[in-house]
Amino acid sequence: MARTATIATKPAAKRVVACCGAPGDNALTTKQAESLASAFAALSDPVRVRLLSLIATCADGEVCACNMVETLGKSQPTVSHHLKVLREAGLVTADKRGIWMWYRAVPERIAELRAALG
Amino acid sequence: MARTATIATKPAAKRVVACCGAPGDNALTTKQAESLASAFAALSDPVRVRLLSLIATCADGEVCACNMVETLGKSQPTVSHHLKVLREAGLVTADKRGIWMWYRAVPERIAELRAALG
DNA sequence: AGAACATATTGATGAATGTCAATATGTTCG
DNA sequence: CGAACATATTGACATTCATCAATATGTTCT
Repeated sequence: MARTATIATKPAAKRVVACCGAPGDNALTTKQAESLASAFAALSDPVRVRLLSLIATCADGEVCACNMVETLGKSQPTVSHHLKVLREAGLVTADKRGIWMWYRAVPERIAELRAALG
Repeated sequence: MARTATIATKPAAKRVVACCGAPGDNALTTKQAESLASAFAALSDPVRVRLLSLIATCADGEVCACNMVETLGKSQPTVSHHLKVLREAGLVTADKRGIWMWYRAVPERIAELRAALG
């Protein structure tokens, strides 16, 4: 229990100085924190950070999966797995056209994270 | 290997349409991705997101650890562990004054993450 | 010095994660 | 239909992680 600011009352005065008051109430709720944490978790792996970077900064706004396997030096199943994590976190969307899978960033979700950081 | 944009050349034309060209070169390097990923990893747990929120939004710019244990409903060792992770990620700094440990956010590091998100 | 206290560390345990080989699914071309 | 191909899924394994009880460290007060 944190000390309150109350000064020594009756019998045995324990500690006179409080460490601090109550924390601000503008902090995040548990729900908000969970949503943010799950998105940040999707970015907690270097491969996924590079994937999102690749997708978000490409010229045409979308990238085909085949290029990513080539670029990252990881096996195809591994890249596929990471892309799924990014999708489930809402950071990218996928769209199959013919044989190929095209990935796009989701700016709104990314903006959420940016907003949470300041 | 990703298909190039070259159209059917000589003998047995394999596939005429390429999936896409080379990925943009403005993506992150491996080193950059690793640094970002380690910071995001520090935010991949709801408890740590709430901790940073608590620290970054408090009125006086610093929060005493005792308040956080009280607020989060986790054991003291658990909170201490999470604060250590945030410190090692460079997102907060700690400063012992007397018995109490005061935590502050590191705006520069947080800004790094925000910048990486667009 | 000794008691009371705030925080950190250690050790243990169950859960989650990254990786790849093997295989499956679904698409296009001949 | 059958071959070739891009991507996804499954299964297995080693590693990392969140959590707490117990204990240690270091500080302040008497």
